[in-house]
Amino acid sequence: MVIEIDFNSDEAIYVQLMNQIILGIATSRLQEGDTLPSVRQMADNIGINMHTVNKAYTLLKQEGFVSIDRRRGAIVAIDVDKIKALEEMKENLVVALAKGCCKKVSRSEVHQLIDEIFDEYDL
Amino acid sequence: MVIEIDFNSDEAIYVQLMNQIILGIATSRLQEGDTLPSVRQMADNIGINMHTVNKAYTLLKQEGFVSIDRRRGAIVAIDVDKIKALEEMKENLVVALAKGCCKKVSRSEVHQLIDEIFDEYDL
DNA sequence: GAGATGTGCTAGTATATGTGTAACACAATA
DNA sequence: TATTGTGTTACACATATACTAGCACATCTC
Repeated sequence: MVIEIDFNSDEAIYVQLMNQIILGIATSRLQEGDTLPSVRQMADNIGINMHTVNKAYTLLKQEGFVSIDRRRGAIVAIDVDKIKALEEMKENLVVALAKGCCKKVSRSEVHQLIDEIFDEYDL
Repeated sequence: MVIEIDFNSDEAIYVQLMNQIILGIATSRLQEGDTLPSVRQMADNIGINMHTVNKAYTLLKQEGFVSIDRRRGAIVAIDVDKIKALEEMKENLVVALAKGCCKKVSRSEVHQLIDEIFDEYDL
């Protein structure tokens, strides 16, 4: 799986890396049981520091997207906690929807947008 | 309108302030034409520095939620740019939905969540 | 044993954030 | 005219975060 980092972005590198991996899982380019490159390999591929990759992996582990095995490295392993996932999603959506609502984005337009995005995830 | 800041939050104070004002507009507690407290007043009320408030106001102006009049201060004034609003919303949703998708949150559950949130906005 | 791995540690630089003080130009008002 | 309140700008300072760098260690694979 190809990782692309925008070094001019205002988003931290480790956040970009986390998001790309999460997107990879959502779009099935990464599947349960797949292994991620080692922190050193990934760091070399992207051209960043090992510790930055390690930070991303560690956070992904804490958030339940991968598990880390000293023998095999980082493995995609989803820890499904739906209640927590819904809560976290709501926190994100509250502000995002408020912004849209101020800009007169209608409820149906949001639903349509959700469908567009979801079409690329579950197929 | 009461502003509440969580000083222990990992979110920057000026971001919290921006979000609360945006939420205020979305829930109609703030309406088009309403004036916000001056940067010094708001700073005193919350117990933070003037510059932090000024940063929030300036960003809110850049994002088209208020306009700033030297005589009257900050005034709620929505600059409706729906296309831009939809693009920004999509960027936010892509990652948020990917996380949920990984955690097996279904499409219908997301739609339901959207409705819940929207019910508090447009009434 | 040799090599690769995750992990922990220290240290440095750069940027973001928040505070503090001060000054400026402008508008409203006494 | 003088005062007050406004947004704006500038500078300095402290703290936290992000990223890099190098080193060391225990573990695992070959």
